Amino acid sequence: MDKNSAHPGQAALARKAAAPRKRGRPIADSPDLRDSMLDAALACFSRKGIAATSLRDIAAEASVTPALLHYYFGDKEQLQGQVIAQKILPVFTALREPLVEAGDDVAALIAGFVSGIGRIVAEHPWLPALWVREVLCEGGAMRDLLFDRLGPQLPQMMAARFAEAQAKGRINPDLDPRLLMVSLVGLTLFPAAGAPIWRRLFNAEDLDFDAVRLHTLALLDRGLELDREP
Amino acid sequence: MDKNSAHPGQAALARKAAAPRKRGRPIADSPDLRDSMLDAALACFSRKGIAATSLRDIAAEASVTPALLHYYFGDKEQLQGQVIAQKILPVFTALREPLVEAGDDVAALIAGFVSGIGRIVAEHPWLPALWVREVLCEGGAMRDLLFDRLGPQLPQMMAARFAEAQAKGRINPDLDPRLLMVSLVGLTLFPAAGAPIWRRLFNAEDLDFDAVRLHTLALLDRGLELDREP
DNA sequence: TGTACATCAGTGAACGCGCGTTCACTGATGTAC
DNA sequence: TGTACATCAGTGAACGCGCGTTCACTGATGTAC
Repeated sequence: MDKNSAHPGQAALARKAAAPRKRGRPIADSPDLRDSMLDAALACFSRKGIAATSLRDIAAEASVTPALLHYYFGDKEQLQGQVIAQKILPVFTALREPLVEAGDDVAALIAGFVSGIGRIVAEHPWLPALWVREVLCEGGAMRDLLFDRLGPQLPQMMAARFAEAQAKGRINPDLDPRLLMVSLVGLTLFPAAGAPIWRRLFNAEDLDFDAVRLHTLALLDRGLELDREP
Repeated sequence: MDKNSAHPGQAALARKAAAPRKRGRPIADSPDLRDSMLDAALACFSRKGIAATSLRDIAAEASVTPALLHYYFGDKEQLQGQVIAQKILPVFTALREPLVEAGDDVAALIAGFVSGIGRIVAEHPWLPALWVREVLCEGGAMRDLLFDRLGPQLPQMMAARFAEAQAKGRINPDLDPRLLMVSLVGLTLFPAAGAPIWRRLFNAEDLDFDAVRLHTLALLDRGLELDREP
């Protein structure tokens, strides 16, 4: 194995793209097999956490040998990178696009964020647990991703719009625009991640995604509405 | 090592309590050393997570040998149990007591919870990260603790008081009492756990514990107060 | 068309490493005389 | 008081195990003739 090709799989792919080979069995370049290994890795990662998942776990999930994983992806770190880039990142970026269209309509922005998180979680039930372990946990494997790729796009854009709306007197002046972004995540992604806990704690199987959405929007809209004359 | 004494340290302690020994060096029974090992374990647990912490890590942190940890605590599982019972549980139970006194004053209950979480986090900065990893994460080592010990006492008591107040028309009728408990945690413990993230994301070193508390109480009290005439 | 072979996708078995745990042993210390 | 010794707190070195990774090898397959 030479210095410029990290592993046989990559070397074979590079060869197919460039060199005019003459004889012999062609490279597999089987996207189905590669994709099924990525899916197996994602399943293991969201079930046990990235750090706690062994290559033997992933290999068993995908019904291949650990050596094949090394053959296709090089090492554990590069496999992680491929799962994140090809399977996880697209889900997060899909959240952003509908929100950009909200423009300076803060009510639409917030309702869109709450509904968007609900939609994403319904479509990808593995996401909240993975987000807790790999982004929220210190030392999580996806934390840098938040700062480098997701952070500047979504949270900072939304916080900036909140600040703008507040300057125009359209939002409760006692709130902090940055903390409002934190509160929004705490009222949407956190309850989704903690759902297995509070459903069991409160015997709350009756509360579906829509009930959570309505509760959250009511709290954001008017707050507790506590009776002030006892 | 016989069946009834899990390890030498426990055997020695049991012997001191019961048997009338005649000659020889007495058992150490040194609570300082034992406590310093528990503190070292807690430091490692909150820094790296319980599962990712090795006995060699804890031994190095406490400046002892791994064999001594086994001598005092038996095995890794029992050491975990001692750290949780003697170092972590007391911190959570200290949150409960002031809240019981609030009686049926829901405003005091909520303000007390928000302030109580702030106080606990200020006194024990290691707690939010540990809570995320060991309670919120699936497979976390302290999850059973929540269901068995903390859950019935704090969250269920508070949810019951919210339901009661709502029945009397003292709380926004569009909220769900159980989800309100979830929202409260999402607006307090979650922002504390995510503080390293949002402080760096928003360059928000200026937002201290008090600023977070005031923002949270303002959001809970009145919500966003969005201007409805555009 | 049929055959020999060059090529590489994929594998079985083993590597060194750090893990939790074990145990024969050391030496400090209180007791008995 | 001084001494011999019984006792146990604490240790160094090694155990088996699963980890990520490696590599010589196999055999299926397309190509050249």
